[in-house]
Amino acid sequence: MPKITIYDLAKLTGASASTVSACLNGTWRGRRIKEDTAREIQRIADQNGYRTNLQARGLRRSRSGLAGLILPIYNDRFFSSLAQSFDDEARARGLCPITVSTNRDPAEEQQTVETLISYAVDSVFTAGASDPDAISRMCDRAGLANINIDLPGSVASSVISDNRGGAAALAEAMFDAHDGPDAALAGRIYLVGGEPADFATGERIAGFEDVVRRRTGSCDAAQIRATGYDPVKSAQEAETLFADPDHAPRALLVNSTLAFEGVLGVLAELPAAQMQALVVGCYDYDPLTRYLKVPIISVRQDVNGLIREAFQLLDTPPPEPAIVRVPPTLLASRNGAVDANGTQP
Amino acid sequence: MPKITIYDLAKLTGASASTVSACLNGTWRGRRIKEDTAREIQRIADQNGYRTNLQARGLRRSRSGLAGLILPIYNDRFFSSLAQSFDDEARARGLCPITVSTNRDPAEEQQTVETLISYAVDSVFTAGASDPDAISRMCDRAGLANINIDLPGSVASSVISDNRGGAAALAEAMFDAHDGPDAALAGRIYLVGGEPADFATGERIAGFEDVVRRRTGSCDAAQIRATGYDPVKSAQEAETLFADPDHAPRALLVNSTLAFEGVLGVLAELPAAQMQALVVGCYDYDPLTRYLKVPIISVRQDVNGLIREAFQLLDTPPPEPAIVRVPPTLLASRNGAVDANGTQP
DNA sequence: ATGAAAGCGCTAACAA
DNA sequence: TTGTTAGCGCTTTCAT
Repeated sequence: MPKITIYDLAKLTGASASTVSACLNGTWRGRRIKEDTAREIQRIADQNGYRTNLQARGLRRSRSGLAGLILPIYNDRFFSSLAQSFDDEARARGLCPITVSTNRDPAEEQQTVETLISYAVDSVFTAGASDPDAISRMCDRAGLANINIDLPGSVASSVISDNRGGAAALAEAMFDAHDGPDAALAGRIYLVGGEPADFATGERIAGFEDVVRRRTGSCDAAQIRATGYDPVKSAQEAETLFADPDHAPRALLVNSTLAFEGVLGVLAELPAAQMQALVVGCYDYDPLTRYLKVPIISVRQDVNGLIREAFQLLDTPPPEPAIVRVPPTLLASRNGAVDANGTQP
Repeated sequence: MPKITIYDLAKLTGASASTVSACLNGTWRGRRIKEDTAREIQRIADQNGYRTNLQARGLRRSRSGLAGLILPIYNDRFFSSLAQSFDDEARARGLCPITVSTNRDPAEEQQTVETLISYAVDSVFTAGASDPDAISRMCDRAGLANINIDLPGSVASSVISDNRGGAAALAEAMFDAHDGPDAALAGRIYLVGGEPADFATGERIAGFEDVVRRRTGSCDAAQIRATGYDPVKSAQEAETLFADPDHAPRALLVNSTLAFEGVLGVLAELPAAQMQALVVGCYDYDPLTRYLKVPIISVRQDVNGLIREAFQLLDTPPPEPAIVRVPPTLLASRNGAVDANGTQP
């Protein structure tokens, strides 16, 4: 089945290929082609099931109409929402979204960007990369627009959640939910999960420490257990923590829903009394947390806001790389301490 | 920054453009180019940061190296796992995965396929479409390989979960978990959520009915409440069911994690005694269900298996459209009736 | 108001 | 063993 081209259409309509092209890509008004001609050609094109070859167009125009999104993984509440939102927004703009995951692997990231460049994507959105600036530089060299999401870069503009503020608000809420004096949480409130090298995690740790220091007087390094996102790893970490009766957690801030999955397994095995007294927070939102046996206080990132601002940054690029902050929302579990409708931290 | 092409490389190396091309795309052995020449050219290419323009290559070869996956949504446990698995598998094969979501909207599906065709993707995988055969026909006309995932088509080959078997196994497990005679569930076991027009849902309903009929003697139409995937809708549906004291559910099979999110809100408000006696099943797996207040029996689909078989079908296309079945796994919540490691239905 | 022609960067016959 | 050449399907001056 030979695909139909503008030349076929030219023959069919008696017009020239360039006229057909113009009529079909919207530039015909500018070329002062008669409206009748345009309509007629479009009609015949439709009739024959003509479809522009976007590779040819892309080659010629040296842009593809593709918008790329780089993610670490799909199978995570935060990132899958991000992908969803990106997809919707890109489509709304007549772009074709192309999303790829890199497993947080620097080599794969590199490779992925090269691929995107090779396909002449018009823009690259980076959400969760080990070295965003390296990606930005590659994009720069290739003349591609590049925006960082949820991680700041010094080379390209970024839109990020207020991770520090969000974590601080979460920690505050945890202190408030805790039954007893703040001092009881000294050395007994922990942060578990996440990659310290990740900017977002770093900021969350900082926000956590701020609050813990202010409310208990100090925050020991041992209270930060950011040993990755892997559920199994964080489960082990939690296990270790609860195994030591003198330092067992009375409050636990879990960083990411992925780590949360793991930690939850450990919580489920705790004695009822200990469980009862424990305050649990989760940075990132999973709809099921509301119905767990334990009340969970969560921070929910404004995914749509992040994506919206990212495209905004693309539309009107600031003279210098900018960093736009989007505030997240604090949410409590059904029977928790905080307004379930969410309050801005 | 003018991008470097094989012609630049030809000048730089003193070879011809076609030699350069061959050295860079792997066909050089077939063209009996000296190994030294090949190495040298590759070195110079690397040195100059050369990157093949995949649009040009695609135009020439009339294939792009892109593999498309059509999903209804990203933000769902099943589909995000599917996307993840697809991404990994496609990359492993040197293809560039391009995933798009269509919101189960026929028009958007149509539009999406057209876009994919226009970009000359080499293959289209359809997971969750309202009219898979229409998509297959479009692909056929454009000469694209097309595989259906989790829904059967008559035009293209399909790989599907054993939805009927899975739902039957789930229903059986629910009867077994129920405290009391099967007869107590007559008219009191319901299926909630899903789109009856969806093939998968249809099959699950059939499997459910099989078991309910066998164990209670009958299955009324009122016991099937497949009113879509929207959490809000399914919550309303559940609400209605529980509001009627004479027919309030004693067992509830929820179809999809998305619908489950909604139903859970209603369950959380039930009186403790009623909750205690209720048996809940969920078709599709969410890691957090294990830790809910209610024990949940789940069916987990073999996402990797589905994707693996789909690519297999692509590699060795059967003479006639085939349907490959991949069995799902039955999983119990932590304190449920079924082996938590999963048993094959 | 429209057509002719060149060329985007690459590959694949066909020559040599 | 390598070079020459002719496109892939489209856009875009430049002519008319």
